Amino acid sequence: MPQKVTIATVARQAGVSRQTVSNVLNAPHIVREETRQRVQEAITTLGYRTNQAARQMRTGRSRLIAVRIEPTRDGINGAVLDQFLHGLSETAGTAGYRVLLYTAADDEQEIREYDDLLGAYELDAFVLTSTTRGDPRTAWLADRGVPFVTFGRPWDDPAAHPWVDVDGADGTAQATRRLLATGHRRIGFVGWPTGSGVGDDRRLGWYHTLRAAGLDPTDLDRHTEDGIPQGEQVTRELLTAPAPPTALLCASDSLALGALQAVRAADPTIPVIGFDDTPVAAAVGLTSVRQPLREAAVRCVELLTGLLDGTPRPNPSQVLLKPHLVLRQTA
Amino acid sequence: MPQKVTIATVARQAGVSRQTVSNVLNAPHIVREETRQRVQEAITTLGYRTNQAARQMRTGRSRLIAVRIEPTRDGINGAVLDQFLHGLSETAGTAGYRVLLYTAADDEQEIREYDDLLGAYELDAFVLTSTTRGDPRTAWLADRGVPFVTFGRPWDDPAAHPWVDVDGADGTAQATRRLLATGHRRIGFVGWPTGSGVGDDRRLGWYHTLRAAGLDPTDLDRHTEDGIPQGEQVTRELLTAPAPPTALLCASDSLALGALQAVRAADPTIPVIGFDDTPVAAAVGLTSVRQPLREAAVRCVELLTGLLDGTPRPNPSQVLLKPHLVLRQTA
DNA sequence: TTGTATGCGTTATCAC
DNA sequence: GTGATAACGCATACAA
Repeated sequence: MPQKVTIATVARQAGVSRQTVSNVLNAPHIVREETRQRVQEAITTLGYRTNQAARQMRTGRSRLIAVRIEPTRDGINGAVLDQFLHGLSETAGTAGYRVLLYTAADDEQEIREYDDLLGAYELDAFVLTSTTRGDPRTAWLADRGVPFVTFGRPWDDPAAHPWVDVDGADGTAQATRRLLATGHRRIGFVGWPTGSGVGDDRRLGWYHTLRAAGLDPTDLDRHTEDGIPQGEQVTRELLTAPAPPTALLCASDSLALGALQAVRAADPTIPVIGFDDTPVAAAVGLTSVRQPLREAAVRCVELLTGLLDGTPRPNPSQVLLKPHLVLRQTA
Repeated sequence: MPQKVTIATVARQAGVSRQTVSNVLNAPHIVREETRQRVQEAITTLGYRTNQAARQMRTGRSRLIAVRIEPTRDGINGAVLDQFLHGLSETAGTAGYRVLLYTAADDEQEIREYDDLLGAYELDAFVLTSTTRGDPRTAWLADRGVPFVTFGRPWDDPAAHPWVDVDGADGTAQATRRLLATGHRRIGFVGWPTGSGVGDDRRLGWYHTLRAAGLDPTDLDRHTEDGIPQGEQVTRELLTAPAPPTALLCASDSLALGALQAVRAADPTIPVIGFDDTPVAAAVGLTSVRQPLREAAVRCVELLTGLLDGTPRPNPSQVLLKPHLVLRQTA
């Protein structure tokens, strides 16, 4: 068991004062090259590591980033968060930060967690996911000047704060173009009820692409809550309508899975495309739109470190990433 | 912006010394009830929170638990870790601990992370997942007396360290009994190659149950790497053998999904049961064995706090949980 | 029971 | 360019 090695140990070993060691670590440029090297050597031979707690006490910064881990909803989308978290943790690590997890059942509880995390651990920043219109959490954080980034746009005001998001409209546009290219003209959309920023965005990509192609898809637009049975139900209705679609685009893999079941019962040749490219999609051969989750995580960290370290922030503070279509058997 | 409220602020407000406040927090029993109440009141009205960094500096303990987030393998099993993480974070929170994430590509890198985490952040404990035979990580931690718990048994020596695990053999036994009860006698097993503790365990539950029923299933046992195509391939072989099985049990949902495809092509009435009850299983209606992940997480935290706080440790330090069969369309 | 003094490892301020 | 000194907020040994 090696003795605890502090800055004093290093100083003694290198024959300098503690402050000089500190300078080597925090402001290398103001220290003479020769001295710097000697200190560096001592640091590595002794295996010195700066004690975060002590540093934090002095600087008031913990080098910790908090992110909420959600209670796996319908399970299908759980893997999305998983990949994002992994990317976040890895990228943060290389930037000298660590990721702390927290849980909360609702917004109010989450805000109480912010308070606690900030008060007790002096967290440096937060990463929020699943943002909604008029999100109380972003307001709370902004009020207090706490640095944060959201994965998901603030739909009410795009410039409200730094964010990273994936261009859902572009994703559905890609999917729609693919279906158009394979000869389809009546392309249905199974989406969420109006009002959710994400859902509206995805619907718009489909709508605008068809309009631009001179088509009016209004009668092929459907709204339902997320879920496999819901997707199946709505699709069945769509397929038994007077003028049914010849292809389907869905706002999520869950809906697409349901659609797939309805389609198989009616006409298995009808293509179906989902959204999110969850493991389930890969497993059943569902063509789907994939979000660049890893890159999203990387950009979140970039934005955050920009805010925290004052490094020339990667302007702009809003990052919109393009998804891409993963072709499989169903389209 | 409220001024920083320290133990001194509270002491002044309550008209006592700082020490008394500290006592109220760390040893309430030695303080007079009346005083205690007055101090408590001051604490709540001021919104005092003990500064973790300062406490850590003094006690050498961070109240932080580290857990590795893995790079979503084939994706299907990602949701498993997800649920476990959520449970872990939540339970740890109520016990006054927080969960810190870290990543590592291999064992060697992971051990280097331990070193760093311990040196810089003075982590209190680790939760390891995906343990293997002769795991170098557990050896490293044990050597240094670092508290840790594994989710997964140490297959070489069950008493080596505290662990929580799910009884895989019991899971496959339940599944096998179910198939026996519905009249099947030739029940095939699609499992992993021999040598992995988890895989062998799951196979054994199937084998022993059939033996106990007076059957010899040796010719229906297959070994292959995990994956959907592998499952399909092996199942196809199994079904075209001279005496094919009338039902199938698989070591994972991935394998089961592959098996399902082979079965559908041959004889759709053949039941298939998977393992892990991943979201994919729920989506496609696959009967599967579910692990109590939430409870596993809770028990991990219990074991850990027992180690850390010296609370009467929930003897024994080894916890084996029972999974249960989730019946769906495929069996 | 309560108060006083001290140190944990760092960094910031200021002399040298 | 380098070194001494103070302070961050808390917990503990010890004295009152």
